[in-house]
Amino acid sequence: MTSRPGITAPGDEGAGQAPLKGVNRALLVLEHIASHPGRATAIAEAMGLSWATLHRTLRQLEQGGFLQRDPDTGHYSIGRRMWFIGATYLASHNILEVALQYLRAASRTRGITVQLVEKSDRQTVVLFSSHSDDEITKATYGYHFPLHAGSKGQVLLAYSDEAFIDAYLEGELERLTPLSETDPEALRSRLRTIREQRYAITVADVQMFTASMAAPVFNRKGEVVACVCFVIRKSGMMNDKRRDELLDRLLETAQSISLALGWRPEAPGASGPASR
Amino acid sequence: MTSRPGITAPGDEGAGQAPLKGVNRALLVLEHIASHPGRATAIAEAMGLSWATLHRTLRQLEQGGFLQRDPDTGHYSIGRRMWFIGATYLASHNILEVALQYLRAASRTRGITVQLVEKSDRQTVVLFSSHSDDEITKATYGYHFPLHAGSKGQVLLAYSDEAFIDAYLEGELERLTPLSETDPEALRSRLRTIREQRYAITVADVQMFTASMAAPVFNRKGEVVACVCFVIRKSGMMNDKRRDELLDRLLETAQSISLALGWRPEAPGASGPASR
DNA sequence: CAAGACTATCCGTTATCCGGATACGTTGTC
DNA sequence: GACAACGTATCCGGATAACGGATAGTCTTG
Repeated sequence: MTSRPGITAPGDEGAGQAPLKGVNRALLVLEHIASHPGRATAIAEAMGLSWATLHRTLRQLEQGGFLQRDPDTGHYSIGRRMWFIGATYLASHNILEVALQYLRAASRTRGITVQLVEKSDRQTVVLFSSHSDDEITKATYGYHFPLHAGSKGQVLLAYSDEAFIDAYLEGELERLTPLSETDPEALRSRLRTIREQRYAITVADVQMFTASMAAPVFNRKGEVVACVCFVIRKSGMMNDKRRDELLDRLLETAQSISLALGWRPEAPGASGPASR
Repeated sequence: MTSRPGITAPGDEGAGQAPLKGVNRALLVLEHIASHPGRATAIAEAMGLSWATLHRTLRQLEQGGFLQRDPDTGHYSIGRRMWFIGATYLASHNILEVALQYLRAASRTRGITVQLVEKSDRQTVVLFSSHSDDEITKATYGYHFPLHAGSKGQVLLAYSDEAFIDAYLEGELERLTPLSETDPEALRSRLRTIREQRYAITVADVQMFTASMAAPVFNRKGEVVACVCFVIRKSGMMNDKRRDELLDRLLETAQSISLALGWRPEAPGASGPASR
């Protein structure tokens, strides 16, 4: 009755959650390990948890198969059961379901990897990935990249709301390759360009030997719910003709999906910044 | 005060977990929703939880993005963040990494879907799925099937240890299609056959229009760590010649992966079950 | 429009969790 | 080979945070 704890976060940082402290911690631990697998002590330090507490959590999670641990090195990584659970996200994903046929059609194009990508917090997450013949990206699922690098991230960031972009750009911007752009102002300008032209192209700013292009997918309400991304060899982007062909294919694919989701292009009469 | 609760499970059923009750519950809820998405009350009833407790848990998980909820129907399903976390399981999966090239090679075969499959508790879980041209299985990831149906499940079950098989067959055996085998004794006999011939073929016992064949993948120690599975149209299995061709391809693929994992065929001279 | 079902929140009791300290095992170094 | 350092496992009492019955609010259904 005197002071009500946690009912509204008195501070502001982070997300104030009073209840289910243990549960929250456990899930944060899982998420941390997803991005940074490693030793127990490293995790404890990185997360600012007391060793005893963390140990209990890890033990419990490992016992349940949510984490796994290399018995030799002691490194923790995500366990099979998390994959079991997480994979069902795709099964109930209506956008993916609608998009599948268009993505598959696009993936018949030679030499590209086609992806459908969402934003999860400050990172990109791949929902679908397919290539016709030779592989380009080594692994398809499970590798998450930040939003400021790569065409897919930049598209998703470009269409985020103002406040999110500001907050994002104030955070640490990792440099994945020497060609990654990490200057906030330069990124802001790039995001503007992306919004104008409705696609993004980046070269070697995520991995040295790849380039990619991405375009937004809109839903009925005009919100960006995902993006389509083509990943190709860096050299493929040098050829202007091929690049333009791929770009056409990309925009067509993204727009087909948007239309299938109920999106309609802006009114044709009005001038606006719109297309055509 | 006298009796110490939980330090050792006085009963025997289930897995006795004294600590981190809340965490465990939360994860069980997630797993339940993964298999049975639905309304809050349905979940509470199915899991035998008091409404208040469950509600707290669900709220917390949804707020964190681990669950998502259809605002209209109130149905809960797995959230993006679980996919984000779960997908990294693949990134740290050495068997998958080794197997990828062989699976991709196999997937060039016309008209089949190639899968790498693991066992997770009482269900199969697909780690990789790829097809060359026309799609056969509608969705690839996120649909989990029980072990007693489908060639992949039966292979994984056949190579489980005795105690597990007994326990499994005593549980409820769901009938997915009219052709699913659900008689424990018949299944036992089938598992024996599978162990002898080292592969399984099933027709229309998971989905009406598909058939499949699967073969085990062994690791260095001779344990079965996964299986390779080809899914084809039911009609494809009728053609004896094609079936034998596919079977050859399947066994070759599975064996190649086993060899790459360090497995060696049993000594040619000796007959006995032991190696060396 | 009322009945019913589902959902959200409150509150006191009590069981559960936190984290300092301690003991054990393993790796690396002199 | 012995010591040191690091990482890992476990114990235990005090204090906090969770449980779940009950109640109120909201949405669907007849």
